[in-house]
Amino acid sequence: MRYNPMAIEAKWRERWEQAGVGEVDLDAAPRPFYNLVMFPYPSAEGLHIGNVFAYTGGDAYGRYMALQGFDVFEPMGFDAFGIHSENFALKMNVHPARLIAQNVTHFREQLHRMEGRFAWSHAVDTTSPAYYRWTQWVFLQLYHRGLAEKRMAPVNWCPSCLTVLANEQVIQGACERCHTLVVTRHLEQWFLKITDYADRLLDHLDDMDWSPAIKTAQRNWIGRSEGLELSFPVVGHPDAAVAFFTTRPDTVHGASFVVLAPEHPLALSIATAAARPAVAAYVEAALARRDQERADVTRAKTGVDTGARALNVATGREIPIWVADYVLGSYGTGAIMAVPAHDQRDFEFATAHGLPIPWVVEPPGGMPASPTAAYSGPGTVAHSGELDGLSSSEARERVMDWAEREGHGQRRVTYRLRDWLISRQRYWGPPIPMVLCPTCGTVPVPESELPVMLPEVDNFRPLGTGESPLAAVPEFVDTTCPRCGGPARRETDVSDNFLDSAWYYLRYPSAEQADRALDPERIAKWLPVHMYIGGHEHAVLHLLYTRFISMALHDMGFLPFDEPFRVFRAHGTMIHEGAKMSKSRGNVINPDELFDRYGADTVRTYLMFMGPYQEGGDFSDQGIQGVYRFMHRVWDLVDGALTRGLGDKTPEAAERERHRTIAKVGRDYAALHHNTAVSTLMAYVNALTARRSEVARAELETLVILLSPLAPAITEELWERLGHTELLSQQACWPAVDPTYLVDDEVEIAVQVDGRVRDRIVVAIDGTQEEALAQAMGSERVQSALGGRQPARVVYVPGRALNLVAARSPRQAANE
RNA sequence: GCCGAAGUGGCGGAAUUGGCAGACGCGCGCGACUCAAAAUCGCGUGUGGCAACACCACGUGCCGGUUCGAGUCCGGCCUUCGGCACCA
Repeated sequence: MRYNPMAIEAKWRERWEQAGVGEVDLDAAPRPFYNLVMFPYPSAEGLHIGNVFAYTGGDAYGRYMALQGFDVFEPMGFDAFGIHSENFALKMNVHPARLIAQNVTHFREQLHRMEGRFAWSHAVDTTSPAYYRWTQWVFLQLYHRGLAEKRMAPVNWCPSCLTVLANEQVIQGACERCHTLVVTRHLEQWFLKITDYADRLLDHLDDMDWSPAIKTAQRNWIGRSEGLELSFPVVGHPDAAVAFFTTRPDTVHGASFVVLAPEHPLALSIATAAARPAVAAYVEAALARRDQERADVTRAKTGVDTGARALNVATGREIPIWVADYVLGSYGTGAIMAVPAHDQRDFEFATAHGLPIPWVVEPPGGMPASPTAAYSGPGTVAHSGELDGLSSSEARERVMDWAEREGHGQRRVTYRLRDWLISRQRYWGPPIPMVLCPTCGTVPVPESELPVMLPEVDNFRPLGTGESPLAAVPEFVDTTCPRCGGPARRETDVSDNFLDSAWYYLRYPSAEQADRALDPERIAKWLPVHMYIGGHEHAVLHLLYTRFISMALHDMGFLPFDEPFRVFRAHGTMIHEGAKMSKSRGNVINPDELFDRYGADTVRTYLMFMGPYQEGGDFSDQGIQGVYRFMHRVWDLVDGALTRGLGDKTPEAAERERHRTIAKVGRDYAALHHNTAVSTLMAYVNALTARRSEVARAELETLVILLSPLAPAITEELWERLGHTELLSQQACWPAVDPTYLVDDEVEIAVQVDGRVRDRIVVAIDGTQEEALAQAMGSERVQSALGGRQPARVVYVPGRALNLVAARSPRQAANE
């Protein structure tokens, strides 16, 4: 019979569904293993080849763990709220709820088609009230804990999406969704206080088993720095002082001016009457400037002198106070002491505005004659009174001690990380469950009244006024205060899409329970997640928020752990024709066509065979024929053996190879090295095919089981044909490895003369150097390479190599 | 500019702790089958020296080092990709 992937895959998709393959009894399972892959945003285009790549890798791992005897829980869901979905709905002019329902249906079909072993009975959809009720519940818990607060803030506003964005959603000054340049607006917004957890989020990274690149990205994003917060009094303003943060207290004697950010509250109030108009004009212009422009490092450093002076408490000298927009209002205190000799930015500013550049740290190589740039490395302190001669690090401590003793400042840690802004002036998200009462102020909606339903409205277009479209829906807005019963307004903003996904993995195990967010017993049994797989692009967004939410819920007593994922592995990105796949580029690969032509087994195996899973790569269908041929060979091998009759005797060498293959393929799956698992299986099939008339049952069954994580349907079919009535994907076990087969009695080793391979000999694995040497000396090739010389030195590495050194090495020659 | 990852045949990529570079596959060439083609099967395929074999030399981005021995370790560069970017 000929291999027919369409018929086989259709047959087994149905059988698996009937048998509930992938479903787990969450309460009874003895060996829980939570295998998680990042859930998709169900776009209208459907699953693309990159999703199939990502999910196949995770699924093959899950299937391998199931064969190892674990009860693998591999849930799937849909991250369907958010601006992305809404923008598409706006473009199509169809209500997002309807579009999303269609997309989800399509995604489910494709996820079935790709043979994912998913626990569908626990699927979640973040747009379902049964889910977002609990998203709102999470928000309320954070609020009660003091981790959610509303405050005025300068925020990133996208003029195209007509909403605010979190810092993490602004890429190089532009909106990550639509690439429109972001502008600054002042609005009252809800924040989640992730900065309270900055230290913990950072410290845990050291011990976490996560892809190193992700850990580095998170460290950089949190951006912890230690230093001194110091104050300089403002001359002539007895009540005013400028506080600033510095990581280089050792350079304080070199602070020759102070710079305030345009947002700084003192900027206008301390300016002299003469300077005030110029300062006011500068501040206004700077604040109106787009962030993109302001963030441009190559731009000339502009600024204006306030005419006011500050007292450098270290030198006792009065120094000018400037306002300049290269100082950020949102970091530290929004002001700096400028040390132009030792900070490149200050150097450029001082040069441009003719300010003095006093050197106070001498580089190890001595002072440059005519410096053209700042020196920011460590060195020896100079021109700094009693600090002279100290190293930078000694002086640093000295100055901090002194500042604290004298009351000029204190040691402080600052972070680059900002609080998480979650308000969105949009329609397609969960309403933030708060009520604004003229009498009681901001009042949380009682948990018993959740969910605050997102109303069905005709016009879901953003208003662009700084308010959500919900503000135009009186039935939604007008409510009563839960506290005093008087008339009140609902909060009309919805929450950030990332809040939906920051806790979805907690919901899966309890997904079917309507009366509570989390089932504590299942949480205790199944979490933290054993393996989490997802893309690099979520290194600092989703993955950091998720960790924060876990820590907060842990601190409130809802979770027995505070890190959600024991192991995280980033899969690579699939590109095509050298570029990220996108509709506009027209380089999107549709998996459906490949499924139709080759079947899902071939597509899955080929995607994994293309290269290392954790690196991704350029998709090309160049080699898929090779994998398709491989599937045929597997089929023909088993089919042929069943037709002809199985062999009953397996040669020793074949048995050796079988055990070796089991061990190697198992190691590969466990390490997500799926590409080398495929190669090894191909080599095994080649070996079995070479002796196809005599292959035994154990050999074929080994092959079938080992291949099943990648190609579930063909292997299930062959398993059945081999006479099994139970399902391979539900009942089968990974074959045992007998370690005695992994070591050979004899091994072929290389014989080198002066480090170059001249011959190969077969020696006993536990043989001595003398035996090996004797055998090697008997080789003509070795003798000819030696050319009559005797080996001066012999290096024998058992099982690997024998090196006969006849020539003097260059070093020996040099020593003589 | 800073951080991270990676540079191996025509191509995708293999290679325990430093120990036979190029597994496996694609492509290509030759052959078998066929009226012919496709499919399939067999053989070959790093580069150079040779028409070919034997054999020899060279060969893992570049330069240098450590070592009996380096794709792998160390120092210095170059290139590509990804992330961050006036964070004091």
